[in-house]
Amino acid sequence: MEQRQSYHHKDLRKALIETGIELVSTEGINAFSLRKAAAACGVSHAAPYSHFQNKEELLDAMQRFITDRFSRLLEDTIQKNNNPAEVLKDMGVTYVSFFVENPSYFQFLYSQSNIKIDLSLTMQDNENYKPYVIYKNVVSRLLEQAHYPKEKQNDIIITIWAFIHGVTSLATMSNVCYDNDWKQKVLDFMDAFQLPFVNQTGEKI
Amino acid sequence: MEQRQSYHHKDLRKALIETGIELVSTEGINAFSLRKAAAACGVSHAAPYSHFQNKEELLDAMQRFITDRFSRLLEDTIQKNNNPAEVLKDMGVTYVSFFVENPSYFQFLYSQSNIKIDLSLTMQDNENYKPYVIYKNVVSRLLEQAHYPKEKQNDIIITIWAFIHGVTSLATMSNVCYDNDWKQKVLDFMDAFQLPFVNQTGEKI
DNA sequence: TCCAAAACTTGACACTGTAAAGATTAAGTT
DNA sequence: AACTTAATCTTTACAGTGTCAAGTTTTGGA
Repeated sequence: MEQRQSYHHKDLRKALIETGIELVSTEGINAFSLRKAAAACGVSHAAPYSHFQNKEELLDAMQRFITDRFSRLLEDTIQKNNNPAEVLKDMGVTYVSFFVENPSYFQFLYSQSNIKIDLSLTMQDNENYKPYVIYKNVVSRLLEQAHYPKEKQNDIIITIWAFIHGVTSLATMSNVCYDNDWKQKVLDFMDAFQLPFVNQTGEKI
Repeated sequence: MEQRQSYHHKDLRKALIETGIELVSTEGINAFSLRKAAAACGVSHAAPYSHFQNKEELLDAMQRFITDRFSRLLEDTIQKNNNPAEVLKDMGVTYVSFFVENPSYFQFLYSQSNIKIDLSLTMQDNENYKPYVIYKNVVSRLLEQAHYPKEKQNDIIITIWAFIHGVTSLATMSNVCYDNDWKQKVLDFMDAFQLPFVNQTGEKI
């Protein structure tokens, strides 16, 4: 498709990742192919093999690219808000919004992927799915401040994560109709699920 | 693969559906192909086209097959239990269990599928995803008995469904580690999410 | 008995991922 | 500046895929 003057495409690796993501978000994961991505970069069908061992490796790189963008969004959300009760709600909204705005990313990230998510108590932050680590650290701090029982902390963390994940899953399925706002649903849940959060001055809210 | 004596395979349609599901559950959705399914039924590669217009139609039929089995499980769960508070918990456990026991079904049903789920207030029961209809009717009845505010009913129904769906999604991802029991997580949630359910005699529980 | 419809086979086509072998270029060494 | 080497890209090839068209076999009525 695209023309190029030099024999060497300056940064084919990056171009393939971005073109690939573009393909996935416009036509869906099933329409994605190595050859289409190569053609869209104006390069022969075997050129990607100079940068990726196989199709899966390109898909992995695309996932990492999206995950990084997602992680940055979550970190921005935290930085913009230091009210403990609000920050959790905002993260939930950010989570849902990101995937609602890019519906094909959800399926792409969570069902065809090699991302590792460790929810166990003994998890190590390194090597784990970064968005989860970011989220977990925020909620852990909140629970700690509220003197929430240590042995119940991980359960509540997973419960909220599972709910947000579930809402997002439903919200991004093209064949699910719902006449209200998904973001509002997240906020309602946070309220209903009476969390023992405290504000900066130490009082419960 | 399989031999057959007569030119006509007695019930190729059904055989393709069952073989297909077998293929999906052992090798995953990506390893599934029309030609493999045909070969496994001992039939030429184009034979499926006598029963299905294309690959998608066979996949649809496979989904319907699984959905029916899932619906029957949910209905059994309801029938075996008429304690209002318990039946909801049991349905949640049935939901998670079904997909944990058949991990590839979850992705197959919810991310590559044509099933329509209508969560809106104005939904019609017919033509809608049957497991959701079954679930919704049970919870509706419970909320009605508890005189739960009408305008909030649909929200709570979706919230619980989203949570169960989210837990199942995480539980069926092969790359998610969690050192506790997913079924227990569902039960914990139901308790924490103080639902205004009543037993048969009318008192809250 | 015969005939039309249904079920299945064969052969072909375009598209896919991937491997091997060759061509072109960039970058460094002498 | 010339040469070498490694990186990048192309070409060619092959097996597997979904799908179609045309032909073959069987079934089930008229």
